[in-house]
Amino acid sequence: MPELPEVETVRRGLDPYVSGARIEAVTLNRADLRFPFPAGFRAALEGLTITRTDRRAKYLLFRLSSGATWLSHLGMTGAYRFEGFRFKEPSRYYEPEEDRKHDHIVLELGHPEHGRMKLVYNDARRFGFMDLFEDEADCPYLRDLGPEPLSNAFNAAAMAARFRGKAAPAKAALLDQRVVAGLGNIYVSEALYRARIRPDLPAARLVLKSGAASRRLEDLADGVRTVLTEAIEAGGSTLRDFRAADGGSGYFQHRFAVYDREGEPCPTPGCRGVIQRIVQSGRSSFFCPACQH
DNA sequence: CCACTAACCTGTAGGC
DNA sequence: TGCCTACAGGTTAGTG
Repeated sequence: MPELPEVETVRRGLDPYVSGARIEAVTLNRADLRFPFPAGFRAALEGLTITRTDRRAKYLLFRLSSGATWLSHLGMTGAYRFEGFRFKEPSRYYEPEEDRKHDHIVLELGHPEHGRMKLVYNDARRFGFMDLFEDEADCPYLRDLGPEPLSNAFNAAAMAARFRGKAAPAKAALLDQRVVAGLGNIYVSEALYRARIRPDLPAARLVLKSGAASRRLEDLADGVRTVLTEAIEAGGSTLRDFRAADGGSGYFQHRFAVYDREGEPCPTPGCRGVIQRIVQSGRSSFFCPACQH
Protein backbone atom coordinates (compact mmCIF):
# COMPACT_ATOMS: atom_id res chain seq x y z
CA MET A 1 0.00 0.00 0.00
CA PRO A 2 2.13 2.74 1.26
CA GLU A 3 4.87 4.73 -0.31
CA LEU A 4 6.33 7.88 1.19
CA PRO A 5 3.23 10.10 0.79
CA GLU A 6 0.93 7.49 2.32
CA VAL A 7 3.27 6.87 5.24
CA GLU A 8 3.56 10.61 5.82
CA THR A 9 -0.25 10.85 5.74
CA VAL A 10 -0.51 8.09 8.32
CA ARG A 11 2.06 9.83 10.50
CA ARG A 12 0.20 13.12 10.37
CA GLY A 13 -3.05 11.37 11.27
CA LEU A 14 -1.49 9.60 14.23
CA ASP A 15 0.68 12.35 15.62
CA PRO A 16 -1.87 14.58 17.40
CA TYR A 17 -3.25 11.59 19.30
CA VAL A 18 -0.14 9.54 20.05
CA SER A 19 2.41 12.27 20.76
CA GLY A 20 2.25 12.74 24.50
CA ALA A 21 0.31 9.51 25.03
CA ARG A 22 1.40 6.95 27.59
CA ILE A 23 1.46 3.33 26.47
CA GLU A 24 -0.56 1.62 29.20
CA ALA A 25 -0.61 -1.88 27.73
CA VAL A 26 0.49 -3.75 24.62
CA THR A 27 -1.23 -6.88 23.29
CA LEU A 28 0.47 -8.95 20.61
CA ASN A 29 -1.98 -11.31 18.95
CA ARG A 30 0.84 -13.28 17.32
CA ALA A 31 4.58 -13.67 17.61
CA ASP A 32 5.53 -12.21 14.25
CA LEU A 33 4.55 -10.16 11.24
CA ARG A 34 7.00 -10.55 8.41
CA PHE A 35 9.68 -11.07 11.05
CA PRO A 36 9.40 -11.97 14.73
CA PHE A 37 8.83 -9.01 17.01
CA PRO A 38 12.13 -7.96 18.59
CA ALA A 39 12.90 -9.61 21.92
CA GLY A 40 11.27 -7.79 24.81
CA PHE A 41 9.20 -5.66 22.43
CA ARG A 42 6.12 -5.54 24.59
CA ALA A 43 7.92 -4.90 27.85
CA ALA A 44 10.04 -2.23 26.19
CA LEU A 45 6.96 -0.22 25.22
CA GLU A 46 4.71 -0.58 28.24
CA GLY A 47 4.82 2.31 30.67
CA LEU A 48 6.60 4.67 28.29
CA THR A 49 5.33 7.83 26.68
CA ILE A 50 5.47 8.51 22.96
CA THR A 51 7.23 11.85 22.78
CA ARG A 52 6.89 12.48 19.04
CA THR A 53 6.53 10.82 15.66
CA ASP A 54 8.88 11.00 12.69
CA ARG A 55 9.13 9.39 9.28
CA ARG A 56 12.18 8.18 7.39
CA ALA A 57 11.53 6.88 3.86
CA LYS A 58 8.55 4.51 4.30
CA TYR A 59 9.22 3.94 7.99
CA LEU A 60 7.15 5.35 10.82
CA LEU A 61 9.25 6.24 13.86
CA PHE A 62 7.71 6.57 17.30
CA ARG A 63 10.14 8.30 19.66
CA LEU A 64 9.83 7.02 23.21
CA SER A 65 10.49 8.63 26.58
CA SER A 66 13.24 6.06 27.21
CA GLY A 67 15.22 7.51 24.32
CA ALA A 68 14.56 4.45 22.18
CA THR A 69 12.68 4.46 18.88
CA TRP A 70 9.91 2.08 17.88
CA LEU A 71 10.05 1.59 14.11
CA SER A 72 7.06 0.41 12.06
CA HIS A 73 6.94 -0.47 8.38
CA LEU A 74 3.49 -0.99 6.88
CA GLY A 75 4.51 -3.42 4.14
CA MET A 76 1.72 -3.59 1.56
CA THR A 77 -1.39 -3.72 3.73
CA GLY A 78 -0.43 -2.42 7.16
CA ALA A 79 -2.78 0.15 8.71
CA TYR A 80 -3.34 1.83 12.04
CA ARG A 81 -6.72 2.76 13.39
CA PHE A 82 -8.07 4.09 16.65
CA GLU A 83 -10.81 2.54 18.71
CA GLY A 84 -12.65 3.96 21.68
CA PHE A 85 -12.14 7.42 20.31
CA ARG A 86 -14.49 9.60 18.31
CA PHE A 87 -13.06 12.08 15.91
CA LYS A 88 -14.59 15.52 15.74
CA GLU A 89 -15.62 15.21 12.13
CA PRO A 90 -18.44 12.67 11.76
CA SER A 91 -17.22 11.59 8.33
CA ARG A 92 -14.14 10.23 9.96
CA TYR A 93 -15.67 7.67 12.27
CA TYR A 94 -14.11 4.30 11.68
CA GLU A 95 -16.32 1.66 10.13
CA PRO A 96 -17.63 -0.56 12.91
CA GLU A 97 -17.97 -3.66 10.76
CA GLU A 98 -14.22 -3.71 10.29
CA ASP A 99 -12.36 -6.97 9.70
CA ARG A 100 -10.62 -7.88 12.97
CA LYS A 101 -9.03 -11.09 11.77
CA HIS A 102 -5.81 -9.30 10.97
CA ASP A 103 -5.56 -7.08 14.04
CA HIS A 104 -2.10 -8.09 15.19
CA ILE A 105 -1.24 -5.48 17.80
CA VAL A 106 -3.36 -3.44 20.18
CA LEU A 107 -1.89 -0.59 22.22
CA GLU A 108 -3.88 0.96 25.01
CA LEU A 109 -2.98 4.61 25.20
CA GLY A 110 -3.69 7.32 27.72
CA HIS A 111 -3.45 10.87 26.45
CA PRO A 112 -3.68 13.95 28.71
CA GLU A 113 -6.05 15.71 26.28
CA HIS A 114 -7.79 12.93 24.41
CA GLY A 115 -8.17 10.41 27.22
CA ARG A 116 -7.99 6.67 26.79
CA MET A 117 -8.04 4.97 23.40
CA LYS A 118 -6.81 1.90 21.65
CA LEU A 119 -4.43 2.00 18.71
CA VAL A 120 -4.77 -1.09 16.52
CA TYR A 121 -2.34 -2.33 13.88
CA ASN A 122 -4.02 -4.39 11.15
CA ASP A 123 -2.09 -6.07 8.33
CA ALA A 124 -3.71 -8.75 6.18
CA ARG A 125 -0.61 -9.82 4.28
CA ARG A 126 1.79 -9.33 7.18
CA PHE A 127 4.51 -7.85 5.01
CA GLY A 128 4.87 -5.15 7.64
CA PHE A 129 7.47 -5.37 10.40
CA MET A 130 8.62 -3.57 13.51
CA ASP A 131 11.87 -2.91 15.28
CA LEU A 132 13.22 -1.21 18.32
CA PHE A 133 16.53 0.62 18.53
CA GLU A 134 18.43 3.09 20.67
CA ASP A 135 20.68 4.42 17.97
CA GLU A 136 19.72 4.85 14.34
CA ALA A 137 23.14 3.64 13.24
CA ASP A 138 22.32 0.24 14.75
CA CYS A 139 19.08 -0.17 12.86
CA PRO A 140 19.67 -2.33 9.79
CA TYR A 141 16.58 -0.93 8.08
CA LEU A 142 17.68 2.69 8.26
CA ARG A 143 21.41 2.30 7.94
CA ASP A 144 21.73 2.03 4.18
CA LEU A 145 18.93 4.32 3.08
CA GLY A 146 19.63 7.05 0.54
CA PRO A 147 18.60 10.68 1.00
CA GLU A 148 15.05 11.78 1.78
CA PRO A 149 13.67 12.95 -1.57
CA LEU A 150 12.24 16.13 -0.05
CA SER A 151 15.48 17.12 1.65
CA ASN A 152 18.34 19.17 0.26
CA ALA A 153 20.51 16.06 0.25
CA PHE A 154 18.49 14.77 -2.71
CA ASN A 155 19.31 16.36 -6.04
CA ALA A 156 20.47 15.54 -9.55
CA ALA A 157 24.12 15.36 -8.54
CA ALA A 158 23.37 12.80 -5.83
CA MET A 159 21.46 10.68 -8.34
CA ALA A 160 24.24 11.02 -10.92
CA ALA A 161 26.73 9.60 -8.44
CA ARG A 162 24.54 6.55 -7.95
CA PHE A 163 23.40 6.12 -11.57
CA ARG A 164 26.88 6.29 -13.04
CA GLY A 165 27.79 3.00 -14.68
CA LYS A 166 24.45 1.42 -13.81
CA ALA A 167 23.12 -0.90 -16.48
CA ALA A 168 19.85 -1.23 -14.60
CA PRO A 169 16.84 0.60 -16.05
CA ALA A 170 15.81 3.95 -14.60
CA LYS A 171 12.77 2.30 -13.02
CA ALA A 172 14.88 -0.11 -10.96
CA ALA A 173 17.39 2.59 -10.08
CA LEU A 174 14.68 4.83 -8.61
CA LEU A 175 13.12 1.94 -6.74
CA ASP A 176 16.46 1.25 -5.07
CA GLN A 177 16.08 2.70 -1.56
CA ARG A 178 19.83 3.29 -1.34
CA VAL A 179 19.61 5.79 -4.20
CA VAL A 180 16.62 7.74 -2.91
CA ALA A 181 14.47 6.62 -0.02
CA GLY A 182 10.69 6.43 -0.13
CA LEU A 183 9.67 5.93 -3.75
CA GLY A 184 7.64 2.86 -4.65
CA ASN A 185 6.05 1.42 -7.74
CA ILE A 186 3.43 4.15 -8.23
CA TYR A 187 5.49 7.27 -7.71
CA VAL A 188 8.42 5.96 -9.75
CA SER A 189 6.15 5.68 -12.79
CA GLU A 190 4.70 9.11 -12.10
CA ALA A 191 8.08 10.78 -11.58
CA LEU A 192 9.50 9.27 -14.79
CA TYR A 193 6.45 10.47 -16.71
CA ARG A 194 6.95 14.00 -15.42
CA ALA A 195 10.60 13.92 -16.45
CA ARG A 196 9.65 12.35 -19.83
CA ILE A 197 12.03 9.46 -19.25
CA ARG A 198 11.21 5.92 -20.33
CA PRO A 199 11.30 3.46 -17.41
CA ASP A 200 13.48 1.07 -19.41
CA LEU A 201 16.18 3.61 -20.21
CA PRO A 202 19.48 2.47 -18.66
CA ALA A 203 20.15 4.68 -15.65
CA ALA A 204 23.72 5.40 -16.76
CA ARG A 205 22.39 7.18 -19.85
CA LEU A 206 21.22 10.03 -17.64
CA VAL A 207 24.77 10.74 -16.47
CA LEU A 208 27.26 12.80 -18.50
CA LYS A 209 30.66 11.32 -19.38
CA SER A 210 32.22 13.61 -16.78
CA GLY A 211 29.99 12.03 -14.14
CA ALA A 212 27.92 15.18 -13.81
CA ALA A 213 24.14 15.16 -13.91
CA SER A 214 22.46 15.72 -17.25
CA ARG A 215 19.63 18.18 -17.72
CA ARG A 216 17.33 15.15 -17.84
CA LEU A 217 18.44 14.14 -14.36
CA GLU A 218 17.58 17.63 -13.13
CA ASP A 219 14.12 17.12 -14.59
CA LEU A 220 13.89 13.78 -12.82
CA ALA A 221 14.85 15.28 -9.46
CA ASP A 222 12.14 17.91 -10.02
CA GLY A 223 9.65 15.24 -11.01
CA VAL A 224 10.33 13.21 -7.89
CA ARG A 225 10.02 16.22 -5.62
CA THR A 226 6.88 17.64 -7.16
CA VAL A 227 4.95 14.39 -7.43
CA LEU A 228 5.68 13.52 -3.80
CA THR A 229 4.83 17.01 -2.59
CA GLU A 230 1.53 17.03 -4.46
CA ALA A 231 0.66 13.54 -3.25
CA ILE A 232 1.30 14.47 0.38
CA GLU A 233 -0.88 17.53 -0.03
CA ALA A 234 -3.63 15.28 -1.39
CA GLY A 235 -3.38 12.96 1.61
CA GLY A 236 -1.69 10.17 -0.36
CA SER A 237 -3.36 7.75 -2.73
CA THR A 238 -6.23 5.49 -1.73
CA LEU A 239 -6.14 2.18 -3.58
CA ARG A 240 -8.23 -0.64 -2.25
CA ASP A 241 -8.29 0.01 1.47
CA PHE A 242 -5.72 2.64 2.28
CA ARG A 243 -6.94 4.84 5.09
CA ALA A 244 -5.27 7.38 7.24
CA ALA A 245 -5.41 6.57 10.95
CA ASP A 246 -8.28 9.00 11.38
CA GLY A 247 -10.35 7.07 8.83
CA GLY A 248 -9.87 9.65 6.08
CA SER A 249 -8.75 8.67 2.61
CA GLY A 250 -6.37 10.36 0.20
CA TYR A 251 -7.34 11.35 -3.29
CA PHE A 252 -4.10 11.54 -5.25
CA GLN A 253 -5.07 8.38 -7.18
CA HIS A 254 -7.39 10.55 -9.25
CA ARG A 255 -4.38 12.49 -10.39
CA PHE A 256 -2.22 9.63 -11.60
CA ALA A 257 -1.00 10.51 -15.08
CA VAL A 258 0.09 7.00 -16.06
CA TYR A 259 -0.10 4.54 -13.16
CA ASP A 260 -2.76 1.88 -13.79
CA ARG A 261 -3.89 3.77 -16.89
CA GLU A 262 -2.88 1.29 -19.59
CA GLY A 263 -4.68 2.01 -22.86
CA GLU A 264 -5.75 5.51 -21.86
CA PRO A 265 -4.63 8.57 -23.79
CA CYS A 266 -1.50 10.32 -22.56
CA PRO A 267 -2.53 13.36 -20.50
CA THR A 268 0.24 15.55 -21.91
CA PRO A 269 -1.44 18.34 -23.91
CA GLY A 270 -1.02 17.73 -27.63
CA CYS A 271 0.42 14.24 -27.19
CA ARG A 272 -1.35 11.48 -29.15
CA GLY A 273 0.32 8.65 -27.23
CA VAL A 274 -1.44 5.82 -25.42
CA ILE A 275 -0.28 4.68 -22.00
CA GLN A 276 1.54 1.38 -22.12
CA ARG A 277 2.19 -1.19 -19.39
CA ILE A 278 5.41 -3.19 -19.29
CA VAL A 279 6.75 -5.59 -16.67
CA GLN A 280 10.17 -4.88 -15.19
CA SER A 281 11.68 -7.18 -12.58
CA GLY A 282 8.26 -8.64 -12.03
CA ARG A 283 6.41 -5.39 -11.46
CA SER A 284 4.25 -3.18 -13.65
CA SER A 285 5.57 0.06 -15.09
CA PHE A 286 3.35 2.53 -16.93
CA PHE A 287 4.52 5.16 -19.39
CA CYS A 288 3.73 7.01 -22.59
CA PRO A 289 5.85 5.67 -25.46
CA ALA A 290 5.27 8.90 -27.43
CA CYS A 291 6.53 11.50 -24.99
CA GLN A 292 8.85 9.51 -22.75
CA HIS A 293 12.18 8.55 -24.28
C1' DC B 1 29.38 -5.06 -6.31
C1' DC B 2 25.46 -5.84 -9.70
C1' DA B 3 21.18 -7.79 -11.58
C1' DC B 4 17.66 -10.82 -11.30
C1' DT B 5 14.34 -14.20 -9.09
C1' DA B 6 11.85 -16.21 -5.59
C1' DA B 7 9.83 -15.83 -1.32
C1' DC B 8 6.96 -14.02 2.28
C1' DC B 9 0.96 -13.92 2.77
C1' DT B 10 -3.83 -12.81 1.93
C1' DG B 11 -7.44 -10.79 -0.71
C1' DT B 12 -9.69 -9.50 -4.84
C1' DA B 13 -10.87 -9.05 -9.70
C1' DG B 14 -11.66 -11.12 -13.94
C1' DG B 15 -12.33 -15.03 -17.21
C1' DC B 16 -14.84 -19.19 -17.99
C1' DT C 1 -22.43 -19.45 -7.79
C1' DG C 2 -17.59 -21.73 -8.06
C1' DC C 3 -12.92 -22.45 -9.69
C1' DC C 4 -8.77 -20.82 -11.46
C1' DT C 5 -5.33 -17.49 -12.54
C1' DA C 6 -3.09 -13.15 -12.26
C1' DC C 7 -1.99 -9.41 -9.72
C1' DA C 8 -1.49 -5.99 -5.70
C1' DG C 9 1.44 -0.08 -2.68
C1' DG C 10 6.91 -3.79 0.24
C1' DT C 11 11.62 -5.78 1.38
C1' DT C 12 14.86 -9.55 2.05
C1' DA C 13 17.46 -13.67 0.88
C1' DG C 14 19.57 -16.32 -2.38
C1' DT C 15 21.52 -17.16 -6.94
C1' DG C 16 24.71 -16.44 -10.71
